[in-house]
Amino acid sequence: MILDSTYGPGDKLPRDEEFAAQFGCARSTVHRAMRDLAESGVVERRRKGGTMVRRDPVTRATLNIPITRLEVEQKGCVYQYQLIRQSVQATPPAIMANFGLPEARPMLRVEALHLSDSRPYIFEDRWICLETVPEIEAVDLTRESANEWLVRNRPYSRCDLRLYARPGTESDCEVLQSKIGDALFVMERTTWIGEDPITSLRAVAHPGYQLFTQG
Amino acid sequence: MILDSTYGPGDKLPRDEEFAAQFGCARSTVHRAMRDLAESGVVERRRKGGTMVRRDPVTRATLNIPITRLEVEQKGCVYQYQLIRQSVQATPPAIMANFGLPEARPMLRVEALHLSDSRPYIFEDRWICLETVPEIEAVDLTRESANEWLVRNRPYSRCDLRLYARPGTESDCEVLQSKIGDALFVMERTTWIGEDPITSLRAVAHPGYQLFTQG
DNA sequence: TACATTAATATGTAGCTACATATTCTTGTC
DNA sequence: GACAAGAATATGTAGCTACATATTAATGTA
Repeated sequence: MILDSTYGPGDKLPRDEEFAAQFGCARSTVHRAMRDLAESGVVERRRKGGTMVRRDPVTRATLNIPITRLEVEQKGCVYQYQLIRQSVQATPPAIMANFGLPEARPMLRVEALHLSDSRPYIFEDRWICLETVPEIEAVDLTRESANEWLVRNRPYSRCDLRLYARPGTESDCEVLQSKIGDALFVMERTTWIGEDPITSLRAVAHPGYQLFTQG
Repeated sequence: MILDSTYGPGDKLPRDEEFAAQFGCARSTVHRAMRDLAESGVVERRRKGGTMVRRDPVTRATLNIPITRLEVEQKGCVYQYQLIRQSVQATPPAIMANFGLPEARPMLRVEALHLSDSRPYIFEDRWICLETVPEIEAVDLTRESANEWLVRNRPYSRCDLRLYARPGTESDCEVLQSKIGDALFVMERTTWIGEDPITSLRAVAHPGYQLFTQG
């Protein structure tokens, strides 16, 4: 009824019970449908206030970000991985800000390159909190990527995501075989378990990379 | 229990009924929880097959893309809008591909600029299908943006989204006051109502634009 | 009139039951 | 042993009831 404009933006919908009577179904069924509509951003519900078609509908899209290896393999390409650098450092201010940390902590910095059919795919610059994930120091990151190890061994309870475009720097060119000034797609991801920081990373994709939503 | 690694990737979880007995709650309650976990990409469920912690967890994030005016105003900035060009044209191949259309249709092309505090914010190049949305020809797009008019008057049932980075072209520079070669963040969005195409647009953001997930 | 208290109300959550549906497992036949 | 048919099973959906919760509306008192 919203799709055929029976109800438009700003309109108040009947109570769940009324819809139930109208459609000859149970209130729980209406409730479930309404819950889905509310989740997708089409309607807004408030206790006692009732249900309203959102006046300013939001395009709500779900991004699916798989492990990089799977992303490559799903395209039918051969995945490879190279560890570039690895060292223990104190948290730099930018990463502290991502985590919302008041003071620096010892972290493992891992720079690595994911390849697709032997061509640079994504370069990741990752910081891993050694207090939260001490075991990572014992992992051989030349064989298994930190991306994969963490995903398999460290569940997270919160994930922040930031997407933007950035011109390629000189160091990008070296690893991504891009040209200086190329427009690069960047994904920054920060995860926590409870209040404890796990990892914060900046993934820079090769020129031409695109991110889709699946619907 | 997944967070504290009682169950890890690849593990099979007990049946809903067992969990219900274990926690002293109803199966419906377990079912609801499981449904949420499945939706967020943590577990995978199959009828008769049972529930499994995903072997390759997916980072599933929800993007909230509001009307551009609201995005600007929510930052406490002044929103302005300029219509740049408007004309009826046949669908170009790229837009036909976005819609999956076999042949060209008459479309209204609208190029417009959204401003934040008098500075270019997002430039949008939009194609609107005149067969699906004939009323748009009568709308004064110098006053109301097509973005806003469509959102308020044309609900959609499907939305495809594509995100990438692109170096700024000469024409970008003119409208966005960017420099040639600047890395620009691009969002392409295509919507349908049922099988009928509504609009397909490329929104190019000013240099420095970032997209977040809210969690 | 101002303010605090109370009642009314629509949604939110949880429990129960019954049946549908999609797989898997078992069984039976050739 | 191969394959088809049927039984078993875990999740999916829908219905019912009861109560919780948040918010608005109404009421009462100073």
